[in-house]
Amino acid sequence: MPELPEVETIVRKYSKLLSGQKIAAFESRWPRQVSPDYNAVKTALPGLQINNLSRRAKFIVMHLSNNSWLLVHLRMSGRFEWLKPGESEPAHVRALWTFESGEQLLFCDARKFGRIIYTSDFAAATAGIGIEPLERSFTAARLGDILHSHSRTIKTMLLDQSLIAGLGNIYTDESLHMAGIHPARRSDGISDEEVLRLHGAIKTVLKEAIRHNGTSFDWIYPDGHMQDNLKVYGRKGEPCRSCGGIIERTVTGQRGTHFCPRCQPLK
DNA sequence: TGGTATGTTCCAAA
DNA sequence: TTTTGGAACATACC
Repeated sequence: MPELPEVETIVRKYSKLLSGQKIAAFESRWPRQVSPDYNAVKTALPGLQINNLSRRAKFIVMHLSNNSWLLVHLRMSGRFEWLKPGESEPAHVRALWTFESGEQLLFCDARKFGRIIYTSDFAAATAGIGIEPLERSFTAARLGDILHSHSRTIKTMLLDQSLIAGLGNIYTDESLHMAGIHPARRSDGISDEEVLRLHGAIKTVLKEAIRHNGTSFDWIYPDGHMQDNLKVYGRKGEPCRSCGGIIERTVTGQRGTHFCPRCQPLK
């Protein structure tokens, strides 16, 4: 389901609900999602308090009172639900936190791809993750260095979480369209001027998506409105809102890839 | 029934 | 050695 804007929206929503909550119990119904070891995590969590929530890449980060962390990755179909005492459970509950308040955080995940990681070493757990695209350190020069450091298809490079953190299939396609760059272009062939445009496009697209609470097009993630503002993603065969060209869909790196052949020539 | 899915990892092939 | 392609994970929807 989620990319950076959707995770950011979830973190903002659940920050108020979770900050200060004391964990009474933790349970997983699909233990292989929990690492490093479900029984150890189940034993460690009761008694701890959630200090606050934040986001790193597509991870929801809970900072706990013993200075350890829980990282939750929603992958394709994960979502949070909030359950008050007496309310009935929704479908696909895979893990749940019960708080001393009696309220419960549910981790629902139809496809069971999500991950829950408990760690006392946040730096080590996130060591392989690339730069945050909305931070000041993500400059056009930095993006240029990343793109020119290898010769790869630009679309798959933007999706590589070890380089840039948080872009997924929707916002990669949207950013490339805004920058006028064909998704099959080689990363090391992107000109300095194009790097500048792409850098601006990534920041603009992500910020706009956050403003709209992310993108919603199925039952998994209901709270977003960015779907009304997408220019290419999911618009195969429809006219480009910029030039009137017909949006095409191809497959790169096993991901559907949407672009406007007129705004984004292959050269 | 078959195709598709907002993600990531691993291994083989090029 | 670097990059790409395919399968796997597991399930639901159209």
